[in-house]
Amino acid sequence: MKKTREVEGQELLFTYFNEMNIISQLSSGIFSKTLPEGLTNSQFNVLNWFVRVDDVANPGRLSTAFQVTKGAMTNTLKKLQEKHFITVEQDQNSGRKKIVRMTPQGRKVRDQAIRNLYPLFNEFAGEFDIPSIQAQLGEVRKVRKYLDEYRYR
Amino acid sequence: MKKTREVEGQELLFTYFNEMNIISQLSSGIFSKTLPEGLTNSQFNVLNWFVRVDDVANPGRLSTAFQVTKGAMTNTLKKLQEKHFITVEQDQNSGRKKIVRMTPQGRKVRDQAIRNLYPLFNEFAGEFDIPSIQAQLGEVRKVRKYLDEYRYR
DNA sequence: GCCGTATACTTTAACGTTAAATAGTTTAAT
DNA sequence: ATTAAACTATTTAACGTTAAAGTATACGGC
Repeated sequence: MKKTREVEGQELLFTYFNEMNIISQLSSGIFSKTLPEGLTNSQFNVLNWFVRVDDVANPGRLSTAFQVTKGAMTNTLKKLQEKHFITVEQDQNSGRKKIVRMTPQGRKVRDQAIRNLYPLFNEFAGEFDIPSIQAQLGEVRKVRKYLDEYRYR
Repeated sequence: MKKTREVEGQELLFTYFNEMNIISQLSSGIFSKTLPEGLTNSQFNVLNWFVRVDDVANPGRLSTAFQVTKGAMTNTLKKLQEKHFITVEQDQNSGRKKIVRMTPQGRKVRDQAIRNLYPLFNEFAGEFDIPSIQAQLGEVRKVRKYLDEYRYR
């Protein structure tokens, strides 16, 4: 019976996204407690981006990379700049762009943050073997991509 | 080589939790746009709780159910009360407890919210068949439970 | 009965986010 | 050259959250 199928799916999907919310909330809370120098998750993510993706950035590129508004990124970058973990300079080729780089101090604190995360992740890896998480990640990524496209409609 | 294994796991887990964050953020954003009467996700979740779990609640029970602070729940309930979607009364058996119930208007607006969510979920279900999501949900739930316990240590 | 502790909820300040308004720059058309 | 539209970044107000302090009630030991 179609109606019942739909209702079941409804409930399931609802629970599914709810679990995602809770995981996001809990993991963010746990992570942020391990971060050094009063770094927030957002701030750490920006620093880590410089190691994982590129060594140069603009505010706009970062805001789309992390799916936050430009205003939020402006704020995050300001905090990082105050702590001297990044530098922000005018792009010589364009008056409306800015160039963001990580400083050696930024790199240092990022590395420390990663080290602090190590035992956390190792403990987790002991509980949930990696291949299983990898398989999950594939599925989760599909969902994320779907939602990512969905919202522009 | 153990070290490399760990580093790979580190990167993987990092990405995994990052995807969770983005899904949480995107799905919350998409959901909230379908909600009627200026309802927020938190407010809707409380109304929906009354249908899914029980028809009577206390603020404390709700705050643990949704993993938010009591202050946050006080605020959410105040908003719902202003809109007359719930009633809040003193528990006659205990001066420090309050009893929260959903009003018929609350039930009505919750049902409307569910109806608005229907096409969204059906479209999603067309893309990602339900049994696959159900399998995923099982794994995701384990992770959530792990994190849930982790933080009390 | 009284005191200390635990419980239930509320209030407050601080924080990070969003959305919208603003300011300035670049690009393309004419 | 001028103008309109697009683009990049910042500022502002509003919002929901957390953490901590505060208020009030309940309970157990003495």
